[in-house]
Amino acid sequence: MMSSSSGIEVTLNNADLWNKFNNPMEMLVTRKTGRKMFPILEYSVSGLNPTAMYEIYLHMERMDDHKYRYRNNEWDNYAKGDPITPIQKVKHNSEAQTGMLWMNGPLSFEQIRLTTNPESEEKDNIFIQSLHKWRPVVTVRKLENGGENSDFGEEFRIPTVWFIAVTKYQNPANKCLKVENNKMASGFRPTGNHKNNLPTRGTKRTASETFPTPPSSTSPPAKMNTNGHFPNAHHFPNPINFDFSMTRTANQYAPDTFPVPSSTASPPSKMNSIGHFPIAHHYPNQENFDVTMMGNSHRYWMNPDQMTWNYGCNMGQQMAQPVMNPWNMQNFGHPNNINYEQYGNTNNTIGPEFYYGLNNF
DNA sequence: TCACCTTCCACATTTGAATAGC
DNA sequence: AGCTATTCAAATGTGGAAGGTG
Repeated sequence: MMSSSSGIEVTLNNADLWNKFNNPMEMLVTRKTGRKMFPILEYSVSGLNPTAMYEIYLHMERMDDHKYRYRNNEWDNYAKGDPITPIQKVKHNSEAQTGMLWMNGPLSFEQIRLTTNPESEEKDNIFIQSLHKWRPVVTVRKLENGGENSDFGEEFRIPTVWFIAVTKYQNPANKCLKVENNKMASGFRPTGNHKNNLPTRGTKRTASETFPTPPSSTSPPAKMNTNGHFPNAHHFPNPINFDFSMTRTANQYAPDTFPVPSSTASPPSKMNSIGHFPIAHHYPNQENFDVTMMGNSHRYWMNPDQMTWNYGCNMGQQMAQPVMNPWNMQNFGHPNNINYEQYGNTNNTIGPEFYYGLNNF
C-alpha cells in the first residue's frame, strides 16, 4: 500500500500473486504487438473526493542505470544502462470519472502491453528496454476546472512491485510460476499437451509429421467426412500426442472398455431419450476431469471439485448429432438437463469417453 | 576471438467469443 | 427462437536462426 499526505491510498489487489515472483519477477516484452503483463496490475484506490473528477495513469520507471543479464543462474548488472528515454504515461481506459467510481471498482491495467518498439503508436503499448529493471507507477490526477488548471497529479509506487524486462524467460523458477498461474499457459503444464520433447516444436512441420500414419492395427471409422476428419470435430489435438495404444477397433466400443469408476456415488437418473453425443469443440486438459470416477452407466463423470455428477460435458453444453460416429457408443445427457453456467464458456465441451474415444482418430 | 547471450518470428496449444447454419 | 456447428481472435512459452557482445 502507498498512502500520501493527501489521504489517497493505492493498494495492489493481486499482491499475493505478485509476491510469488521474487526471484525476481521477469516480464516478457516483444516488439511487434507488445506483450501483456502477467500478473496484471490491479489496484484499489481510496481516499479520493467522491464527487471530484480524476484521471489515473500508469507508466514504467527505470529503477537504475544498469543493464542486467542472467548468467550462472543469477542476474548481474554487467553494463551501464541504455539511455533513459522520456516517460510515456498511459491513461486508464475509464478516462476521467468521479472519485466515487474510481473507488468503487478495481483499478485494472490489464490492457497494458510492453513493447521494445519505441515507435509503437498503440495507445496501450508502453516502450521499455529489455534487460533493465522497471517499476510501475500509478498517477492520480485530480481535475480542477475541467482539467484546465490541474497539476501533474500524485504518483504511487509499491516497493515490491518491479520487474526485469526480458524477451525470453531466463530463470526457470520464474517461468514455472508463470505457467502454473496463467491459465493461458496451461498447455505448458505437465498435464498440458505441449510436449517439449517433440523434435520440431516451434518450427513448421511437414504434413506427415503433423499427421503421422496411425499404427496399422487402428482401423479408421466407417464414417469420416470428406476431409478425412471426425464429423463435427473442430480443434483436434495434435495427433502426435495421441496414445494410439488406446485405440479400439470397431467391435470394441462397448462401454465396458472404459475405466471402472471407483466412486460409490450414484449418477443421476435423468437422461435424454435421443442419445445425443457431445461435440468435441475444445479439448481441456485431462486434469479437468477424473476418469476414474466415471459412473457405472459411463454416461456421467464426477466433477472432483464439486463432488457432483455431470453429464458428459465438463465445461459447456454443446450436444448434438445422435449416433454421429460409430466409435463412441456413449449416451450423454441432453443440454436441457445440465447446469452449464457453473462451467464457464458454453463452447467448451468434452466428456471423458469422448476424450478417450479420440484415440481412435 | 568465440562461447555465450539476446532478439525475433512462426508455431502449437490454449481460452474465449462471434457468427453462420438449421 | 433456440440450439448447434463453425470460424475468428487473442494469449501463452518454445525452438531455431541470426545477430550481438564482453
